[in-house]
Amino acid sequence: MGTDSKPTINDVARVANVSKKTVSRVINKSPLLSDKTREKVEAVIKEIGFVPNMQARALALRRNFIIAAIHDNPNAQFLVNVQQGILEGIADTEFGLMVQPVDRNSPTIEADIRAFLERQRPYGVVLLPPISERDSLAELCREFDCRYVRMGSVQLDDAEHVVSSNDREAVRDAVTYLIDKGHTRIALIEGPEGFTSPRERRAGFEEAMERAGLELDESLIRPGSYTFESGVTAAEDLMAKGMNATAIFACNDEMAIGAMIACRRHGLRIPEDVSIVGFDDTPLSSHIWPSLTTVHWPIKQMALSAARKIIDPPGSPSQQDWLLPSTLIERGSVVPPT
Amino acid sequence: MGTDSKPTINDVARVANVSKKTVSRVINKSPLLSDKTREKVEAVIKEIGFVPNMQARALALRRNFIIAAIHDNPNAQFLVNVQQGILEGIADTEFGLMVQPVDRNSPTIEADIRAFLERQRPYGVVLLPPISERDSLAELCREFDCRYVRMGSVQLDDAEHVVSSNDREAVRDAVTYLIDKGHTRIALIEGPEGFTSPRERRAGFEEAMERAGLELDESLIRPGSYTFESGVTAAEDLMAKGMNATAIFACNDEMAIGAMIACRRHGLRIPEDVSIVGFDDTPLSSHIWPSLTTVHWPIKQMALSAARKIIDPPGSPSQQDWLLPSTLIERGSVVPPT
DNA sequence: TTGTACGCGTTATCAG
DNA sequence: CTGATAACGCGTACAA
Repeated sequence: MGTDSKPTINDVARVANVSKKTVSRVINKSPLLSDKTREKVEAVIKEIGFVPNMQARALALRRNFIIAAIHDNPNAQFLVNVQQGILEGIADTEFGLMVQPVDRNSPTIEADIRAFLERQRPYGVVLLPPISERDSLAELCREFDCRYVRMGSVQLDDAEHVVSSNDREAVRDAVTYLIDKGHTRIALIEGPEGFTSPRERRAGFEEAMERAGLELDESLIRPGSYTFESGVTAAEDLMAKGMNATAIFACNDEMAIGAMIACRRHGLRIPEDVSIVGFDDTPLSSHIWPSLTTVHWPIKQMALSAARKIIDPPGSPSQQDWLLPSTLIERGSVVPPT
Repeated sequence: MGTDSKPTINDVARVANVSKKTVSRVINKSPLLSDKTREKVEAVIKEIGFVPNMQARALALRRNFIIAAIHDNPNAQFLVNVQQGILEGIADTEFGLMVQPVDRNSPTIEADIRAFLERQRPYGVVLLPPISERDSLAELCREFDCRYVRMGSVQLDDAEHVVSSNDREAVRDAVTYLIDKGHTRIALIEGPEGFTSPRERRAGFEEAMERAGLELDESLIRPGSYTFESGVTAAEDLMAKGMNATAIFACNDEMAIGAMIACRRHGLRIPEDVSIVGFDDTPLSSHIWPSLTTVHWPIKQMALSAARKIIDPPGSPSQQDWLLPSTLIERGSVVPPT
């Protein structure tokens, strides 16, 4: 008997005078088990300090007790928020978190992910936007019998495989808020092309304008790439063309702050001369002055929800909720036009 | 024979007509093995597409092929830089990256880490600052026979267990740079108390002043906590007391940017009225205007180096290098005093 | 409801 | 240098 090494399931079985399988049932919370036996075994587990060996379970189950976050997203704040959300979701469980970046443009991306799944065999995978939009990755997970949840801006899979915000409605609300304040000439700084989230955000902008009976002025729309610099560039281009907008909606906070700084550099006061609204609610948005009115993107809650979907058994209530609404945060960067 | 499932070491052994153990030796690059046998086995491995099963290896070796980053650091950019560094270090290997946050103030922190180590059995652990300063955690790793590398601002362990920057010298150089520009009244915004890195940075500040024969003016020194707000507060307090400094050194970029914004709000021009220098070289520091002169902290390289120390065998050259120097980045926030 | 015998895929021991 | 056999610790048919 191991007087030195860690107790195993065999030790528990011997002391409790039951079989290994019974102990295994207790560990795995099998329903068909008499309460008396369960209690007896649990007492022994406590007594001798038995902790199941994860590596052995992983070998037998062909699956590690790990959730992997797979991403191609360079934004640090976003990434950390997602990680925090997942970690909250797996707190007080035996799961751990792995991080696996991928290169969206690599031709070997699928082979890379395949190799990762094959090696680490995570219990489940959280696919972060924008790579989460790629159906082939979800297919890959299914092939490896690995649970997965895709984070996105629209419902891009079955309820149990997706958590999503409602970017379109949220932007519609935000722009409607500007319109209600009296703004009619509203500039838009878009996100990068080819992804769902920027597309949805633009669609929300258009819907708000249309519902208010306002004409869409293409000369007030500028491309962007979700970076600070692209916000600066867009705003400068707007002003170089003699921008007559009284408000700017930027598709994320980084660009909004870039635009804010560009405007100020050109002598425009924020918010007196130009109101600005962003999207994301990054920490910086509340730090700057004036603080940025923005749409809170519940990324951490989405990640938490994703983790729960992965570890909760199929059929649990958590499998049904997939929508985490984004909501407008009113701060200091918006006033009625003068 | 598995016509469907993946080939195992047994299949390789059978086809190559050798024993399991020999195949195992090939996989693990055992030195005592005839080249002929090795080549034969390697050919078979290629032929039938054998990939070693990590879970089985983990069970046998009592150790997962995973490197864990353990941290209590809330700064997103820092965290992501470290993760990127580790991931670069383990690129093209079979290792994966896990992330495990801990609560510095929790009384159960050691028990928590113990439980983590016991469950996931990582191959090695990278301890991030400031928690890396705690010797008890290194002790814990040793107890679990788990490799570890501590990231810090001074050499807080043997060479093979530490990677460090030279914050003190770097700050000394930065402040000397300000002095060389002609500044003599230089304010200091410190980092949080009780940690090595802020202490080293302050020491560097003092050394620079002393070497230049400049008196340390306590009225120009303000506490800070590495946050944007604390930078704002410190600068405002300085100005409220009629600050007569022509330059500010902040112990990190976030506070430097906070100070910059506070100064500007009070009508001071940057850099004409006040020069500012930060520390870290965060992305934002080059995005803002004027761009921030700062000390580049080679955090990503440190993390990469840490990962290599963990996976390289003891005695490798990588085990000896532990110092990654921080260097001054001259940008737009410093000019001679007027 | 519980137990028996075996499988999971690799590494370690020790003899040859 | 190589191989037979026993760990490693847990899960699952199938039987009882």
